[in-house]
Amino acid sequence: MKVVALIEAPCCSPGARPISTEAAGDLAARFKALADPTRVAIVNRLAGTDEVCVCRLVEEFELSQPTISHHLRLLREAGLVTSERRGTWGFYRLVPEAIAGLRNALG
Amino acid sequence: MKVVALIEAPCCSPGARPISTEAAGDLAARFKALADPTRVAIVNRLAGTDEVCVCRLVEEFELSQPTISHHLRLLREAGLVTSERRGTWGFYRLVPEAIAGLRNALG
DNA sequence: GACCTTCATTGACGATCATCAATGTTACAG
DNA sequence: CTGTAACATTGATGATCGTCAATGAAGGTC
Repeated sequence: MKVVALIEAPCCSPGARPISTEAAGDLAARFKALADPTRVAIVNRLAGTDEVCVCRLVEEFELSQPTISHHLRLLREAGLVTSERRGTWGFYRLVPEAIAGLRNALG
Repeated sequence: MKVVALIEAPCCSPGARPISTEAAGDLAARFKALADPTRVAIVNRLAGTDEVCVCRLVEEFELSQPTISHHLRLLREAGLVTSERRGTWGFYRLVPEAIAGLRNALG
């Protein structure tokens, strides 16, 4: 697991400065986390509320619980969401700084 | 090939409204275009100049010409770049509105 | 203790992806 | 017309991905 800078220099809008190979790989890795419709929908869902229970995500999306868990893991590993366990339940939150970092990268 | 709205409603930052399944798939498709280090680097390269010749990209990246052509095709199909042929040479340009659309989607 | 619920992990499957060599296509030069 | 240069396309291969069923781990209830 790798820690990623949250503030990102623009890379992809006109006038952007050249970026390193490492930075390109770093960015691509986080864009890849959003490269699936289900994960975009999960992020969108989390963006609408403070936190959401995994059980609710499993309800709302017509996918198996392991599949939801899998997508959540990828989002978590990309630093876009955080998880917290309270008793039996698991709750996920958006990491606004991570989204902002990607936005900055785009311009 | 599908025409995609260039202006995007926020989807992934706090307070974003729920988006449709179609919109999620649409966004994911364009994020997928940026989900590869080479393609991020190409977009970054195009962002630094008005237009870039394919031959130059093949020179600069240590990849075969078909591979570069493949990545350019994906970027073009995602609407992130445009191509123009002048004689034997091919030139690619960034589509700033497409990048801006993605940025808007993120917040 | 035994049992149930919630979530994560594993293993397997077909599908998609990144890459390259080989080939096709188009434009220019002689 | 013959050759050459620039890109695109095709076909093949190994790697990664999305999905689910089965299983594991941990918390709560009785």
